[in-house]
Amino acid sequence: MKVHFLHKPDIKNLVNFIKEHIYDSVIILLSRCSVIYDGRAKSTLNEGDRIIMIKPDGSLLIHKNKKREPVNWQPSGSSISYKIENKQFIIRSIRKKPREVLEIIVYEVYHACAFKCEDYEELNLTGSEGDMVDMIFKNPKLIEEGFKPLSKEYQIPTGIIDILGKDENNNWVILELKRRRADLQSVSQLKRYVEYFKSKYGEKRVRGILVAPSLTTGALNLLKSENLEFKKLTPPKKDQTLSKKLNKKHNTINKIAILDEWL
Amino acid sequence: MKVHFLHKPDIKNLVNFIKEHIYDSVIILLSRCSVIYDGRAKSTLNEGDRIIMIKPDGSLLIHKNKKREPVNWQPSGSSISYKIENKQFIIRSIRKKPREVLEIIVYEVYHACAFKCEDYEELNLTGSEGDMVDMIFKNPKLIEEGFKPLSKEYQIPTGIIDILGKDENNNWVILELKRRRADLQSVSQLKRYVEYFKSKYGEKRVRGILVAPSLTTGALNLLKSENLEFKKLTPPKKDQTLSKKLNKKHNTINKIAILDEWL
DNA sequence: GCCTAGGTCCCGTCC
DNA sequence: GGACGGGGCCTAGGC
Repeated sequence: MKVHFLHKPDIKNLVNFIKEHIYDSVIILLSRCSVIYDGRAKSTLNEGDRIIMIKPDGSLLIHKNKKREPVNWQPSGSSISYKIENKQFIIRSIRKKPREVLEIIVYEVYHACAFKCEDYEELNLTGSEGDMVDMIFKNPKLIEEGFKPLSKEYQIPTGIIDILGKDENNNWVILELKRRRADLQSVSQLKRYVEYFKSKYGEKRVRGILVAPSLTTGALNLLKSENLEFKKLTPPKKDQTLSKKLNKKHNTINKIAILDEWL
Repeated sequence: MKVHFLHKPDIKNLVNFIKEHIYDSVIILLSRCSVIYDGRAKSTLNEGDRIIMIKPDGSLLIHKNKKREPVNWQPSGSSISYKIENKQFIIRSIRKKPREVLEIIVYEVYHACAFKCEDYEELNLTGSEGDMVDMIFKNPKLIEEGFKPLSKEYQIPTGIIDILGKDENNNWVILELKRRRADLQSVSQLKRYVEYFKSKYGEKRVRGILVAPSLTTGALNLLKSENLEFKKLTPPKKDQTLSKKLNKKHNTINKIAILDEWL
């Protein structure tokens, strides 16, 4: 069975339910709870309705009714325990390194589900910085005529250079790539790499180019004053399609046809 | 009613269910689906079991059975629509700025819940950078004897200085605060501010201090070579307790007492 | 384990 | 709306 659920469970059934499904299914509790966290920081959250999600890998999310971000959480690798204390149901998640403890005081569970979430597919994403790197190596003159990329992720003491190359006059060229609008931080990053290279090879023989679809105003000003360069380039999106071994069997959804329009 | 749910719904009931609860409740679908996203980047995700969460503020999350992060998402402010197309149930979320479209092809819904998630409490968090700022303003000699903080979040063309002050010799002192171990980026940030101030007030009259609980090795090396300083300081955690207007009424959970030990 | 940097980062805040 | 930087950032990839 893919899904088990309890509606308005009492504590005994809830405990058994969690015991049975934890580390095997994703458990979701629609609950009224409060939360205490202590670790890298420390927080409290008073009583309210929230969604608790516990995944088999130990990650834990507590969601409010707004925002993409969980209000409290624990990353994967954390370990779950739970008990009754002073007549309250408490879920505790502990992360070892760094030491972080999250406690959920659960006052009421309106609904609980456990989902044996079988997923063998990974996200296929394009338009990231890596795609820019590939594009530049395949077609270096996107940067400029005569540019020769030499290595990617080139490590120096002050960081990791996205692309290191040479121009047609044999100057070192350091590229810092950004998939989105570059900001002050991006310029500082490029400058850090360029300064190390200049200290090694001399002022005149090192250039730094920020490669991005656009620049913030502050970044542009700083770039100019530091004699760094900008090359406008947008990360490429490769063509993608969903594999079409799909929609074959037991699509319980396809039972009734409705108007083919957005609701 | 706090929670409505459907178990193994057919499409007609599912559509009505969503129509009824969207923008009012958090909707959770335990489903088999695939996902297409196109916006700042572009992605596909082939068929598999996932948890879909749609919040009243328009945020949308698609979770796999692992990790804290959703595999696909849309932030709050996005708008939801849905339809049947080629006998498939499709949920579409559109974000206006930047333009981003997310489409979920839903093959099967094992379980659906709608949760009228009432929450009037906000997270109360301590141990953040702001707490360090407060601490330093209250007790400036935590930085050094004679330090006088003058302003916080002081804006200059190359960014925003956490704390600007003067030392006992009337030198400008620029503090860059980090609540956690400071890295290369932190040093570059501080350097960027210091260089602007030096260009304005002269080399000898500006100091830069990185204030953090610790430093990465690379950051330490860079800091030294740039003649910047480090002051070890850990963000303070204020005392906090949950407000105790709690555990009064209708705690359906407290029906059976179990052993008071962690399970 | 530490270090480094990317991210569809999200998010708040201030201009 | 752009800009800037924090975050309990998370996560991946090297070493």
